[in-house]
Amino acid sequence: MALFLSTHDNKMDAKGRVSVPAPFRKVLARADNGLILYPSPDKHCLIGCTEERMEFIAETIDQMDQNSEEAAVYMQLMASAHPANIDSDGRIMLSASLIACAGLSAAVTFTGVGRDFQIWDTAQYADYSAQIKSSAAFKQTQIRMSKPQHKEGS
Amino acid sequence: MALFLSTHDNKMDAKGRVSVPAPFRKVLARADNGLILYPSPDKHCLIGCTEERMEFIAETIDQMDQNSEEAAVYMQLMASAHPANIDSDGRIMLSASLIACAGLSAAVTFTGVGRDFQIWDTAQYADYSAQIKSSAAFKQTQIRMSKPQHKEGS
DNA sequence: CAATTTCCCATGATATCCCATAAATAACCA
DNA sequence: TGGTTATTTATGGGATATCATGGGAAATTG
Repeated sequence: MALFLSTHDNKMDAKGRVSVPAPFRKVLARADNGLILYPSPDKHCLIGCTEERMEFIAETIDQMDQNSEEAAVYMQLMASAHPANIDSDGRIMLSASLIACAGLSAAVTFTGVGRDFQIWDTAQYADYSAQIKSSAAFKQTQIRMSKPQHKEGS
Repeated sequence: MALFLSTHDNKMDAKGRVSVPAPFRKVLARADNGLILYPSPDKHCLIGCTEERMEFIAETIDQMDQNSEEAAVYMQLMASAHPANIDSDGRIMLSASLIACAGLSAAVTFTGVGRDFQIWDTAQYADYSAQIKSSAAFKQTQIRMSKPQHKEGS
């Protein structure tokens, strides 16, 4: 499984340590174990992804007009990214600035969204996900899922 | 083409373990054995599908603006998906959250619906299927079923 | 030297594996 | 054909491994 899936509630201790959910660690191990964290531009959470994925964003910037506002946005994203070391117990340290960006408390929620995962304050995530699930767009999308229109082979 | 067909009543034990019906296991083995469960949006049941479908959704997300509401909806889908490992006895574990989503009791019904299968509380499924079978739409569809308009081959 | 971070170990909770039993299905043979 | 033996399957119980998390010692940093 190369995808981050499902939702996990973990606790951050007094030192700022949090366990990365074991299934997520296995996905990371399949890449090169390099985990990157950065604040989401639009949501009140952090985004975690592989180093590999950051490389992909760098390539995207390369193909843009370097002076464009769009490129500046992507560059800002790189600038706010923090490499995170997973320790021998499967935990990472969240810096004070990252905790502040996402408004995290001791209860944090890891939520897999495919190629990336998000780190939320548990209470805030409950509100956010309830809002999405109750939207009309969500119900329509579910229906589409059950009838994929086409697939690509390599 | 391997399809999930027929209906099977199984029992969930105190640990939340349930046997996946043997015919369904054979269908999964033909794919890559990756089973994903997620709550149905419109019905009071769980949906089981192959990992392949999650890959399809991940690709869909990649092609979107990551900050759009549309992407958020698909991401919510991934977040509610639970990878289910089939153990050496052919069983899966249903987490407390999945059990709650579908209102499952000890008696659960697996019902194959083609490319997916559904997991229902047995009593609730009896009501649901009786309701569908007695609907006018069902009887009309029966007629059309015998003359499919077109099909795709590989 | 003080503050922080990394590493190591302990522990309770949970999930995974292994075996036993029993029912249902399929296979077999006279 | 009828009756018997093998397999597969569903399910229960118990042992083992994994995981999240807390505390503390060693190492690092400024």
